[in-house]
Amino acid sequence: MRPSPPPDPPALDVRSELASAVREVLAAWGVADRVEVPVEPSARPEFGDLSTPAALRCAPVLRRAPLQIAGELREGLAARHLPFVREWTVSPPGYVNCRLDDAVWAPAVIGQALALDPAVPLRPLADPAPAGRTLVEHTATNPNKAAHVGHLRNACIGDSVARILRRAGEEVEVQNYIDDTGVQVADVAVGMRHLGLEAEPGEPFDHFCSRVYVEVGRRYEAEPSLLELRARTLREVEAGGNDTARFVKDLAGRVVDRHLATMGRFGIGYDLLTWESDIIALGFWQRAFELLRYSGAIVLAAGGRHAGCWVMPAGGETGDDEDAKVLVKSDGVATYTAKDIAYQLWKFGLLGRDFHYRRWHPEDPASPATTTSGEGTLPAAGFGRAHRVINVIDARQAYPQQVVKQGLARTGHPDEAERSVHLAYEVVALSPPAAAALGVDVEDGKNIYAFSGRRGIEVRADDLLDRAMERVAGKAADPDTAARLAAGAIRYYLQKFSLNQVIAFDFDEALRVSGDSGVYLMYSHARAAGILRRVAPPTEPLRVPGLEPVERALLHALDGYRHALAEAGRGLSPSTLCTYAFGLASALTDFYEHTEAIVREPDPVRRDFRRSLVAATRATLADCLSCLGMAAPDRV
RNA sequence: GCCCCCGUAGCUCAGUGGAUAGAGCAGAGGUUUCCUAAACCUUGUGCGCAGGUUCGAUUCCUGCCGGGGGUACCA
Repeated sequence: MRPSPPPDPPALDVRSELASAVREVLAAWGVADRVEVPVEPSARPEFGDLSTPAALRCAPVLRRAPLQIAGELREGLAARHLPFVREWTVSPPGYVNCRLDDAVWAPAVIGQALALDPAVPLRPLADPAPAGRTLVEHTATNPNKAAHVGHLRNACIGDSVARILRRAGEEVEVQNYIDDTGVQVADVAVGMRHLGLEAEPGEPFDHFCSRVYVEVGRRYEAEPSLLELRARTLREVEAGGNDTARFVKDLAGRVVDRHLATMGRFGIGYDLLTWESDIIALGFWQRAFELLRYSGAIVLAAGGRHAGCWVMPAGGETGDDEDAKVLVKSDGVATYTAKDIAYQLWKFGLLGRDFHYRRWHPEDPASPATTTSGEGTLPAAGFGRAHRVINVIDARQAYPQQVVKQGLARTGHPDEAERSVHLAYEVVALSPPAAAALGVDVEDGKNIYAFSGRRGIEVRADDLLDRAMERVAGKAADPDTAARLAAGAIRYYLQKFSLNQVIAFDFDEALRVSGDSGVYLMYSHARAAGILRRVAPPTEPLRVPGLEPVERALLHALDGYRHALAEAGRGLSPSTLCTYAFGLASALTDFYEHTEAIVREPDPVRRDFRRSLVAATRATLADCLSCLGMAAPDRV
């Protein structure tokens, strides 16, 4: 007869339950709606397992001493007889702490981790369900050159934000916007058609384009008359229906294919490719122009430096304004920002028009991506129509993004403007050693050196990944594992900084395989998986032995997962989850290093408990890594 | 000039209106008959400066200093 599996432990989110209990006491005091009630792991084990500073927060409202309030809060909580709490204490300056009943708490935490299911949304019990669809735009790399690590930071942030929100149960649609009618792609077209540059044998197309882009920049400086070629190219692209427009569209498409391949190596993909040329061809801008014009959001500047341009006044007033943003140039051509307003209106379903759609590579079943099109073959698939829009765009574009948001507000959609988020992140620049390695003169002693695609000063995403693969190849089990470790290492490096921190890119840091690195996280997962391979799973319901401090710490780390995920989602902050993941991996390592090997554990209760603890950690780490777009390998 | 971001240990960065501010790296020393050493242990008088709000400020406000970015008929 086969042993029956252990029964499911009770679903119990201890922190949320505790927060509810505190809130109830505060409600009885009539202050619940005026005080935030955080419940957090105790700062030090001697205080207890969980603590709340609720009494401290009440002090200003109740105008009484925090410690006294804490005593009354403790009484109120103790009277509720929560089954998972063994003891309540108060400590200065006014914390209320509790010690949990391990026999109830530990199985609940482990049970929840083992029950993690990607198909079941994960969020704290107290958090409300999401309101509607969220549209995330990210990557949006100009299709005229190879993607560098700055573009990769954008894509990693956007992809992880999408993953984090999806994990919490939100409906998320990811779009990659292709600026195929801009100056940058026009420059490369000029280079290819008029300067006679040729790709080298075996050179990837986007790398070739990068080279052309640099060379064209040099030629413009030497022969300013060439700039007329650029202007003519732009006009023809804007008009459409001519050889130049077709040439540029084809050029952009081939570069986009390279970008998709590069991002694919990092596990990054898109639901929809949106093309600026389609926004033009389908009259999106004309429609947006009407909306803006008739709502008075834009005006035709009669004089001043913007004479003859349609502008959005900076202050919201009409009339000439030197700080106004030009949306239609005096030659009648719409600026990038203007088309972005049209796109943004469409994203919320406010434009009254839609794209056509088709498969991006209809001949390739393995490539299911959808693209907008001027003359599509797919039925309208319900893209856009978002409740919330998140645009992942670097911080330098804060001003034009503000104009886009104003475009919504001033056409009568203040709520949508409110739900239109510019997720700004600071740029990736070069640390002095990295800059020197790329041939930049660093004699001036600056802290950071800017990338410059125009001058060829950049670190290409593909090249960095290749280097990372070389770095791990010697120790990795096989090439596939090496590729996953390398991609994960780079993703972690680009995600772990908070968004408003400039990354001074450094090769040693990006390729690090030890310490606070992606490789360490993936290695920790593999280590847990290795233990699970060597120890038979339990056959009895979980029983809890006396807990070691490292076990208690690991349980707390596990218990924090859904809260870390929720916080990362609220703050649209992958770095928050990175910090959590490193803490969890470190807690596992601490447990691993400071307890006896489970394979040799003679006591079946303790062996089963510890194996379950490792299994719970492996499951949580895997879930967390997946939200960060990183692999969770069973072996490295 | 105006606006935004940053300033925490030698370096790179977390962090929070509260309980003794944490990691990684670099340096020094140590750990392997033991589930993966891509690991662990030991070693540290740091919140730019000055005011203000507060019972309590590294966290919030103001001013200053230093660094980066924006302020295009580029994106």
